[in-house]
Amino acid sequence: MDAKSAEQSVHRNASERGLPPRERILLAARALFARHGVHGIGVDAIAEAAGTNKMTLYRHFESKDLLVAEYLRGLTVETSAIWCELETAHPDDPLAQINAWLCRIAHHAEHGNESGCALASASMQITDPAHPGRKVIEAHTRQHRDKLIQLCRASGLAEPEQLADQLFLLVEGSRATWQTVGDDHPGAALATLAAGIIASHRR
Amino acid sequence: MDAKSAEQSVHRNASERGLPPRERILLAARALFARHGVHGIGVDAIAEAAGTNKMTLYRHFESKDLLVAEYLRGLTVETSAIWCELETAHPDDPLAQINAWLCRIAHHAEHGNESGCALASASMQITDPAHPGRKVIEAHTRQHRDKLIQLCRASGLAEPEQLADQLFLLVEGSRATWQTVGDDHPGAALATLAAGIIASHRR
DNA sequence: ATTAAATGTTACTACTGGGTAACATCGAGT
DNA sequence: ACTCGATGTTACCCAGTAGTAACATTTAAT
Repeated sequence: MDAKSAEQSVHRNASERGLPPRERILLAARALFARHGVHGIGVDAIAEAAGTNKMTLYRHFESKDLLVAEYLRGLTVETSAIWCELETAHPDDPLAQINAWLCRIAHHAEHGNESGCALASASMQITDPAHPGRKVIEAHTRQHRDKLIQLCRASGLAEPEQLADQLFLLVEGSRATWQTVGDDHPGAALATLAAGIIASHRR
Repeated sequence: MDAKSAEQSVHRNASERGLPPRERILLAARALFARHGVHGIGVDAIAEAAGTNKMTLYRHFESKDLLVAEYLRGLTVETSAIWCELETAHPDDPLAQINAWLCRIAHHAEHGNESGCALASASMQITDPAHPGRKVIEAHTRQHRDKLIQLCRASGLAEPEQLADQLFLLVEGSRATWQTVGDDHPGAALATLAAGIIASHRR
């Protein structure tokens, strides 16, 4: 009980009290889904962490599955925003965008919070093919791979499609193994490993 | 009901009736955990699929969590057996072992059944750090990576540790994205992608 | 045949979790 | 002041699930 109430107050701080309940619920869901998994937390705990109750939650979201889908959608738009940010930071330099993206993933992974990791995690937790979150994940995954292919093509490196898939799987693999192994996990050197692959595609 | 009884009979066929109940339960658990996820199926359904009941299940396994751990342990010994098999098939040829392993993964992934995939999947479904299956997964993951590093070192390729981690993440990534994308998933070309990386490590 | 161990059967407890109904309360706008 | 919409509160229902108790049944060993 002590731990629960403490965590609750933490999340209540995190969900700035000025926000409307829907946003607070999404913030709480984001934190709790990421920490405990999509199946590891109940709507009651989410509502409580958001400083509200189950009824208002169900007035804003038809079901828990749709709340999960909305949570996943939020993660996808966040990663899309990161790509846009990288594009403006390194205009007309696709290789720099890729490198910055890799560094960002490695850095964020060190701190444990990485939206792509949460997406990959949820993707393997949702076993039901009819879950509304599945199409969100699938669409994002496809779009993400296409983005990588496009950047690799524009970078002028050799065999861009193959390079894109290699980087894609490398990153997904690091996300998957992130929580299984400890500090010496292979994902820590993600940037180095990716750099090696990229270098091998230099003409 | 029809679907359920049909599935039940299928699994009852799969669990050869001559086997002792413990083995039948493990077989059923293997099938159902892989299909529905560790949290997506109950002990009752497993016992029924094994042609027995919940009581005998609990006479052989202390709890569901320990049954899950035993299921995971079975997956790990299976993958270890595969490595042994590859070693005898290609003695004193570590590179051939690695290649055969990659082909095997790609081939098994086509048919949907791959023990490593089930391990990776379960790893992301078990969010509780105290779950008895966690240490099984962690031990296996470490051992698996060590095996890869050892083989890469023995293969005489350049930067063997880096190559091992690249291949490791590549495979884990393909396992993670296996169920998210369809037929044109990047994991289908896993062997090709890995071959490219291996080639880039040729001296 | 008898015994003992393993297994089957039924029924039950306790708990969790998704989802809803009814009513109370508050807050802003008229 | 009044109203109406959004929110809070409480109390439920229902289904599923982990786990157990008690007793019946089979099976094999002696």
